Amino acid sequence: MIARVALPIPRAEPFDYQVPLGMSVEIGHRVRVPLGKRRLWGVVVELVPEDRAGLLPLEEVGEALVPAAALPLFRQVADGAFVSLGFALHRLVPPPARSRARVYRLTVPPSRAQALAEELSPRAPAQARALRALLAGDTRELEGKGAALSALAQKGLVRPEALPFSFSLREPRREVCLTPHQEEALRRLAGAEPGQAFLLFGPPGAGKTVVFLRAAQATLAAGRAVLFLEPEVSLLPQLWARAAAALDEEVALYFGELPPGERWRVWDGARAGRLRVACGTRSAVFLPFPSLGLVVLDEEGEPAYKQEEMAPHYHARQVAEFRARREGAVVLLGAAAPQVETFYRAQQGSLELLSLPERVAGTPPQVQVVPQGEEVLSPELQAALDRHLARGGQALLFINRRGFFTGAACRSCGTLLRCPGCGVPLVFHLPRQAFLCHVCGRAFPRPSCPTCGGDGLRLFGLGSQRVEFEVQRLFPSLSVARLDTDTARQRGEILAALARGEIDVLVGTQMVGKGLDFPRITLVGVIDADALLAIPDFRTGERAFQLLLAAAGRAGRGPWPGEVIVQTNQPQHYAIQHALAGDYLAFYEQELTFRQALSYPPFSRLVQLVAVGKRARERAEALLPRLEKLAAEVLGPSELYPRGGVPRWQLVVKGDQEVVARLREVLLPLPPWLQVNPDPYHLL
DNA sequence: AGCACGCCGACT
DNA sequence: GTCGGCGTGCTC
Repeated sequence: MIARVALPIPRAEPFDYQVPLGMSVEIGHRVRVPLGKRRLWGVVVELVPEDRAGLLPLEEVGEALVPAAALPLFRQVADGAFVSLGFALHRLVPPPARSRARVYRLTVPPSRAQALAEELSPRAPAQARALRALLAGDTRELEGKGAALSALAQKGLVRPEALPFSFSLREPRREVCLTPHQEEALRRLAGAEPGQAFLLFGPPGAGKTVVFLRAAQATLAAGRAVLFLEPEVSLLPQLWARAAAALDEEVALYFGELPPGERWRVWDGARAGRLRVACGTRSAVFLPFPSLGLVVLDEEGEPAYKQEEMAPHYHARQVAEFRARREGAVVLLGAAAPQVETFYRAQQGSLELLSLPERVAGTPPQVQVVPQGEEVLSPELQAALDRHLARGGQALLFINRRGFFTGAACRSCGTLLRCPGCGVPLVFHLPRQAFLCHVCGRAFPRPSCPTCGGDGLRLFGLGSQRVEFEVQRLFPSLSVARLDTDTARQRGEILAALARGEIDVLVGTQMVGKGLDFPRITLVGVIDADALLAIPDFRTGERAFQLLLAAAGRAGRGPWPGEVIVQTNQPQHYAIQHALAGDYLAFYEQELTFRQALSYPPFSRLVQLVAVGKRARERAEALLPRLEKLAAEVLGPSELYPRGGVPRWQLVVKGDQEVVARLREVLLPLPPWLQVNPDPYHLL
């Protein structure tokens, strides 16, 4: 018997091994195999009942990772992302972790940890190994090192990581009366064809979650599993609490930052049928429920559903729809501001549109657009803060970027400071007194200009810390809190304090734009909306509209009227105008006209190709004529900022819906210096 | 992805 | 004369 084994190698099809006599192995199981000088874990994807001379034997059989029936899903995702099946499985299936080991983090600087590892080596080799593994970020090496890690924690060198958010919220079960529109949506969902996809479209506060939960109850009653997806971890606690209250089942949580043991417990529980409901972020779309009945994708237009930064590039919505068609499940997309491509499909009929037109609670807020001057807070916003807080209200200030200054440039030559490893602009953070890279997290306390060596810096750009600082400076008596990625760990406490009325002003990034429902928030301020519009990408208008609509939706959810003030120097911009009017359809019509005029999605499909390496430029240029033969248009090659000193050149192919299939013929086998990202979200 | 092989620049 | 840079190619 030959076992075909998919290995974690980016661009190699499965390798064949001999199954030794007496070894029992099944498709979907983890196996250890020799490859060259190494021994690797892979996944058996096929068993062929024949023998061939010269094959090496399987060494060891491990856990069942995926059911055989799920392999076509991974095959599809791998092919769509131009990576091997083995690599896709490696990145999308969590590694079996027996212990419910916690995630540990260093509390001392890396240099100090290195020295301590040397020091510990003779007396406590296990602790030294654990410390080195932590330094190298090697999570596999840390498995089973619980004792050593807790010893290190005792010494204060590491600390166990808390979950990024608290999941202790308890919700009472709500008995709600459905509106006629909710009833109608549920009636149409009940009559869904297997594999059908729906778009539940309604403004913030229209009661979409109630429909999700009722649909989930019906699916569970029919004996099938339910998957709830949110674009970000920060949105999970509330949905999870409501699902746990509404459903008589364990509702599992699944997202990347879970401790490895817990992630594996949920994955394996779904596979073995022990769990039937999960709430998670995009990676949860792969949870191998044997009988999936419903996938709910909340806020379907959020870009976080696309895995952009790392291969395999996939979109959770696309995976959900593919799964639903194969497994006879139903997909329910929810959005107040759907992605233009999605709404277009609803209009074309490939998605069924379910509308919830009215707000269940509150009244639409009063809106005002004012100029963004030199001052962080405009006079109008300052006056409004005075007014609302004097009346006992609370305020939410929305700012798109975190940090204090979002950029730094050399005073003598003007060079923008960038992370040498990632190529993105460095952001000054006040609490850490350092310039941080928002991609890799590296800190640069005292950077100098890479071009001229000068160390005089001009700092600019508005971040959340600066807004917090300004509010506190102007209103010393107010209680101000900040909620962004940097303070996300205290999200639970911050929101609890907000609910108790102990916080007057909450400053936050897009994290506060969604899901917050506090009746006493009567004022929402959007700081520097121009930064939302400055991103040079065809989706900028859509993104700005989504964020503004969501932020405005936070005001006046209680009995008191809400007010929204947007600071911008482009008050006439269509995204701002339509968002403040709360009019998605008007925005959609205008955006669609623009997309059609420039032939952007949904009227075309884009594929980003990035050539990496010293000869990136000539290789990208050499690729150009071959691509032009099959695509309507090829943009570039254009230079990207180098990563880790390695030059990168980008080509963007703009073609019809079948362009990816035709690209495969031209590009396969994919050379190692070429990265492919279909349907890109960041074109810079 | 690793790891080896292989062909050109600065060192004892 | 070697040590070592990383470009190319292979691993069942």
